[in-house]
Parts: sequence; structure tokens; C-alpha cells
Amino acid sequence: MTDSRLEERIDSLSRKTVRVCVDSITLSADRLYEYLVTEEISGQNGKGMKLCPGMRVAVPFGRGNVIREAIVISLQDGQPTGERKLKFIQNVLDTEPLLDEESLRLAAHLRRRLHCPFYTIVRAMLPAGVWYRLQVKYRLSEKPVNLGAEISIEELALLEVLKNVREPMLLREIEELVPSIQEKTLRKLTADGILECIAESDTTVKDKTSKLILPTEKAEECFEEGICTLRSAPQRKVLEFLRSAGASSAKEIMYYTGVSESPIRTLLKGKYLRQEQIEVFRRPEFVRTDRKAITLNETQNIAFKGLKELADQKHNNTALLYGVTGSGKTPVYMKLIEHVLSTGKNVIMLVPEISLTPQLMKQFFAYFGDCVAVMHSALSVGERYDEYKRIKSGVVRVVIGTRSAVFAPIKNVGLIVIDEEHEHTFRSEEPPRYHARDVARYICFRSSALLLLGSATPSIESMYAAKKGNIKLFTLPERYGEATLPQVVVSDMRKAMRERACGVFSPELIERIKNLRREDNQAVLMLNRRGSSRSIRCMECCYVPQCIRCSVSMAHHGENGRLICHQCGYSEIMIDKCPQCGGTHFEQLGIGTQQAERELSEHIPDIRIIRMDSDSTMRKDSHSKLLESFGRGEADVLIGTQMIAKGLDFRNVTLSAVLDADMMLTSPDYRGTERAFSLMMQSAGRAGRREKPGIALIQTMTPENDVIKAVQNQDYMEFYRCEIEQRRALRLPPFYDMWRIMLSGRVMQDVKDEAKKLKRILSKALEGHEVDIMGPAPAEIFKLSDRFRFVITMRLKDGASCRNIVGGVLENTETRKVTIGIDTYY
DNA sequence: AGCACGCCGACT
DNA sequence: GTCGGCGTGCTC
Repeated sequence: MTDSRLEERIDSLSRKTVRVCVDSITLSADRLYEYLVTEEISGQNGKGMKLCPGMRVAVPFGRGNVIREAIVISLQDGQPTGERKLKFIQNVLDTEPLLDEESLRLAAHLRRRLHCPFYTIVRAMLPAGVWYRLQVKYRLSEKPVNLGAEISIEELALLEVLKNVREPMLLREIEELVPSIQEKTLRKLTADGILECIAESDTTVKDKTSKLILPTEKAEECFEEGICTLRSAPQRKVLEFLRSAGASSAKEIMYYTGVSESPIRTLLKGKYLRQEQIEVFRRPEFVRTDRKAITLNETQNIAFKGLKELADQKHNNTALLYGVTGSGKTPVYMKLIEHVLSTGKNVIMLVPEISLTPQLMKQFFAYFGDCVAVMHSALSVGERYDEYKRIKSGVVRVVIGTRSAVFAPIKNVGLIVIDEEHEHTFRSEEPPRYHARDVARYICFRSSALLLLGSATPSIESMYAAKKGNIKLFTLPERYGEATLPQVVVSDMRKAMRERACGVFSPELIERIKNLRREDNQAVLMLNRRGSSRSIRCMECCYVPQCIRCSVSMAHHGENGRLICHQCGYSEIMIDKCPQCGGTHFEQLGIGTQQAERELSEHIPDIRIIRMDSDSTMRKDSHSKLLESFGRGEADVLIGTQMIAKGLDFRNVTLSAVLDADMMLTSPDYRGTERAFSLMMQSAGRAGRREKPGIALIQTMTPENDVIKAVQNQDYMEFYRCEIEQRRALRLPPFYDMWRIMLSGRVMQDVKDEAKKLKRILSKALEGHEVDIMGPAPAEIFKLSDRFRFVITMRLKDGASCRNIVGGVLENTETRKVTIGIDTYY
């Protein structure tokens, strides 16, 4: 900035500065940055709201003064601190704070705990609708300073062009007039005070997911005798696909053709394709049925009264409602929510997956009416933004939603309910890797609210805390109403294997399925996740196709004839010849839902099957359509992945089966057994929910396994007792804090070296503490999207006192070559 | 991340 | 001799 320009700015300065957190920054650079604020900026913006914490601003950042988004953390009056000469805030992007002080405090708390950049957390806390794109525009400065001698011809040409333009222009627009221009040049001229730069926000809420892509006439013209004449092969594929499939979403095109997004974008740009806005998602319409009074049975009532007492206390409490499947936890929640609302406080209720709990939603809308807001990923961006605004406006008293709903901007929270608290969906798999339970705990602590965890199979740590008396335990031991628990039958697959080679189904299960139909009964069959379950193998040399970018085997998808990597999405045409030995025969490895479907119809030719997995439900709405169809009795059997184990409630289902219990039990993750147990219990719970008694069948090779036995006895406490001893013996949570530190990078040796170095530093930093540091070991998926991954696992006894030490080390570990991801389990 | 600065090889 | 490769450090 030239001197004259600077002085001018300083005149209008009232010694005000702000501290901000900047977007897109590495962990080690993620600190507070201080900027000067001019009077014009701090005083007025749009609606006359003063600049305050929680608003976003555009700031010039780094040596190149690239304009970046940042969020204001605090305001300072008086002399700026430090020696450094500060830069000015460029622009204010919001007219009111996005986050209030309490939310900023929560974000700061999470930053310390999750070891990820502040802005990552801010993004998770807000709906996608507020993230408009930052548009940087340039125009000639109103009071041009003397042009220095060092102006290039190109720059002169630019100035000449801009002279005639009043409106600030985007780089893209300037490029059209001066094709050789670089953004760098524009920024340099801005720093010299010759140009002015304005950061604006594109406020339209765009909804990517609601766009269908169609070919235009121009695309039609590319076809000669049905063959596309475009040069680029991916582009050809896209057009050919659209020609046969008709309008599709970008996602579908990518899935069926195996191309990336970029050819689609190019074709759109070239006007071969056009987009059409269509409503993909609709807000589920809830029939406002009559509000029925909630009646509780005796045990429910005892639980309710105890919980009510806790909710009424002036300080924060945590409670666990342990109620077997079908014991009626929901009426207890509702009664408690009603009570909390009557005291003037508001409620957040978290559920693992909204789409699986339509019944629950219906009940809530019927009972609480319009003061309920729903927040979940099946809403379109626009709808979610609308709900967000509704909540912020204060008319909403109850928010129901999935994981991220814990960040709903609702004030005066008196109760947070986490239903099915053991579900892994409450933990975010990507940064910020928060667990909704931890966030809820913090919010409840801050607002002296009650945190209620509910589950039929509580997580081991919650039950442990309850047993120790750290949280209050309430139990609902019986099924609600007339229904009884189903009888669990363990089917020993070893016997079946010995007798004759059998596939997915034991003779016993086939027999039971045959019997079903005499009384119009139905069955629900569950298979483990699709993941590794349907790769193929060359029958000659045992070659299994691997993803070229990840170290996992590719899955074979029959309906589009492709091999697909479920880690990174890469796909290729199904091979017809083994690349290793040239063999032409392949066998299916493991079992997938499709194969199970085929096999079952071979056994019972006229059986009616509905298959539900993430492929068959990819088309919009088909999920609920399939379920409705099954509910109407249009099929005898529903086969699916674990998604069908949850929440379904059909009166004619008298048989449920877990086809491959062993697959679930062999998990590298210490929480694998917990999940397997819960899934099997839930699956069992699908049968006999009404007057007809049910049978739940578990197919396994290891009937003597403790988990299988606990399922057979339908005894959670039996499972808990085994599992907690395991945890104690293996020094796992809840006895030890566990850290999983993942290092990844393009060059294997670099990652390995860095991991070894990190281990040394950690051991040194934690000297004198009770700690095990294991690894570095190759990660479960060693190579993912062309990056090699190593894991260091740490078990720490006195976690709280070590957290800062470890955090400090980790924040400075990331290098250019190696990135780091941290998961913590307390 | 993304940029500037700085130190080495192949080019007019 | 300089243009430009990419390895390194810093960002209020």
C-alpha cells in the first residue's frame, strides 16, 4: 500500500481491531489473527448492525493478500497489540452474527478437543445454506494514486479497460476483456491502491441435489447413426448414458458411467447438457392426526417420574434410559419433553437416522404440532436453511434431527434426548470428528439441562457410567403392550456345511421361510454391509481386482456391469479376462444381497422378494416405496443390509434372520462386537412385534461365541459383563482414553518416517504418564485414494492431564507431505 | 492451503 | 547470462 493511501486509511481509523479465525488454514496456523477496522466498516453495514463477534468478514491474508473468509471472535478498543503493522478488514459479510457468544464458546471448546481448525467446526455448526460463495470483484480506485513507473503494458491495458466500467467486475469478467490477466496482478494493483477490491457474497441458496441433467439438441447433433462423435471418451460416455437413461442426477451419471464430475461440467459449459431444477426432496408431509393422550404403564411411569425430577433440578444431569426393544421408550421421551416444554425450556431430540423413523416423526408432529422443526440430511439445502431460520427466530420449541441437529440454534435448552445413543452415526466420520453425545453433554452442562440417553443396547461406556453411578439409570424391562420378545434360534452353519455344501441359507432357514407363507406371514433377512461382500475372484489364479487408488478389493455390481471401489468411488468395466492369468471364469466372493436374493429364489422359485440395499434405494424415494410395498404384503421376504434392522415395524413379520453373524463379529475395531450385538438384537426385534409371536434366527459358524450366546438369551447385561471385562483387560475405553492418529501422504516412506518421528516425540512428551503408544502400523485400509496411511494408537490413563500435551504435539506435526487425522475415544 | 521467496539446472 | 523448476517458511 502506498503511503498516501495508508495515511488516508489511518485518518478514518478509530483504533479498533478485531480478532478473527480464518478459513482454510492448517492446524498449525489456526490461531487468532488481528485486523484493523475502519469506522465505516465497524459502524454500519446494510441494516445498520454494528460489527460484532460471530459475523463473518473478508480479510486479506498472507503475503499475497488473498481474500479469505474469516469469523470475528472478539473486538478490541484502543491500541492494537504487538509491534506488527496490521491489515484492514476488507468487508463485512453478514448483517447479523451467525453464531452467538455461546456457540463461539462451544466451537472453541470443540477446537481444543477435536484438534481440527476452528473454521471446520464453524462449518459443521451451520446449515449449508449460509455458505454462499465469496465473490471477489475489482474496480478502479476512486481516488487513483500516482501510477508508479513500474507498470507493465498489460497492466496499463487493464487500467484502460476498467476506466470505462463503473461496476466492480469479477476476475472472470475481466478475463474476457483482458485475456492474459492473472489474479495475482489484480491483487498487486489492489495492494498498491490502484484498484479496489470488493468481496461480495452470493446469497442465493443453491440446491445441488435438486438438479437433473438433460442432454440438449446440441448433444443430439453429436450422434451419427447412434454413435457419439465427441473426442473425449468420458464425455461420450456421459452423452451415451443420458441417451439411454434420460434425465439423471450428476451422481447417477457418475455411478453408472464411472466418470468424474469434470466431463459433466465441461459438457454443461459447452451447452451439450442443461440442468433443470426439480424438487428431489420434499419435506415429509405429516398428517396432523388427532393428538392422543400418552398413557404410560407402571414401569414407564416410574422412569418418567425419576427423569422429571432430574429435569427439574437446577443443575445438569445425565440419565440413561435402558429399555429393551419395544418397551416403549418413545412415550417416556414425549411425556418428558412435554413436561420440559411446560417449564418454558426447549428441547433437542437426536435420532440416528430420520429416514428410518417416520413413525416417530409422525408422532411428534401430531403431538407437538408446528413448534417442531426437523433437521436432517434428507432435507434439501434450501429446506434445511429454512428450518434453521425458523429455529433461530425462536418459534421452534422442539428440534428433532440427526447428529448435526445438536448444533441447532435453539436457546434455553432444558433437555437433550439422544435416542439409540449407542449408534455409531452420532460420531462424525470426517472432520470435525465430533460425537453428538459429547457436544450434547457440553451444551447440557452449560445450560444446566438434562441429557437423556436412550437405548435397548446401551454403549458400554454409558452403561459403565450408569453402573458407577456417574449417570442415573432407568430401566424398562418389558415389551410394551401384548407383544412378547421373539424366540432366538441359533442355526449352526457348520453342521449345514458338513452335510452338504450350502450357500447363504441353512436348510433350517429355508424350511422356516417356506412355512411362513401358509399364514401370510413375512420375513426380514439381514446381511452384513455390502463393503467387501461381493468382490470377485479368478477361479484359475485367485486374482481379486483391487482399486488402483486404494488397497481394497473392488465390488462387482451386476446391474451396471462394473467394478466399483466403495472407498473412493472409482469404477471400471467388469473385466472379462483375468489380467494376471487370462482366465475367463470368476466366482463371487462372500455374499451380497443380490446373491442372497438369487439363491433364495432358486430354493423357493415362486417366492416374492424385495431387496433393499444402497444400490436399489439409490433412486429417489425408492427407500420408502419399497418399505410401503413390503408393508402392504406385496412380498414375502425383505432382504437387506443393516438398514433394515432398524425401526421397522410390520405386524406380519414373524421371522427375522441374520445371515452372516460371523462377518459382523470379526471387526478390527474394538467397538465391533458392540455393534454386532446391537444389530443382531435389533434384527431379532423385527419379528413378532404385535400379536403374532416371532422367531429370530441367527446363522453362525461359532455358536459358542459369547456375543452369540448373549443374543440367544437376549440378555444385554450378559453381553455387558463380558464386554466390560474385555475392555478392562485390553485397557480400552472407558478405562483408558484412546487416541487414533492417522497419518497419510502420497509417498509411503515419508509417511512412515513422519509416523515414527511422531511416535518418538509423543513418547518423550508423555514421559511419566501411564501410556501405551502402539504403531505406527499400516492402517486397515492402507492405501486410500492414492494416499498411504499409517496409524498410531495411544491408550492413556489420565487423559485429561495429557490432552494438552498431546494436542500441542499433534498440532505441529502436519507437514507438506503428511496430513494427520485424529480420532479420540473417551 | 496458497503464496512469495530463494536456490539449482537447461535454454535463448 | 536468465527463465523457471519446486523445496521451505509464513500467514495478523
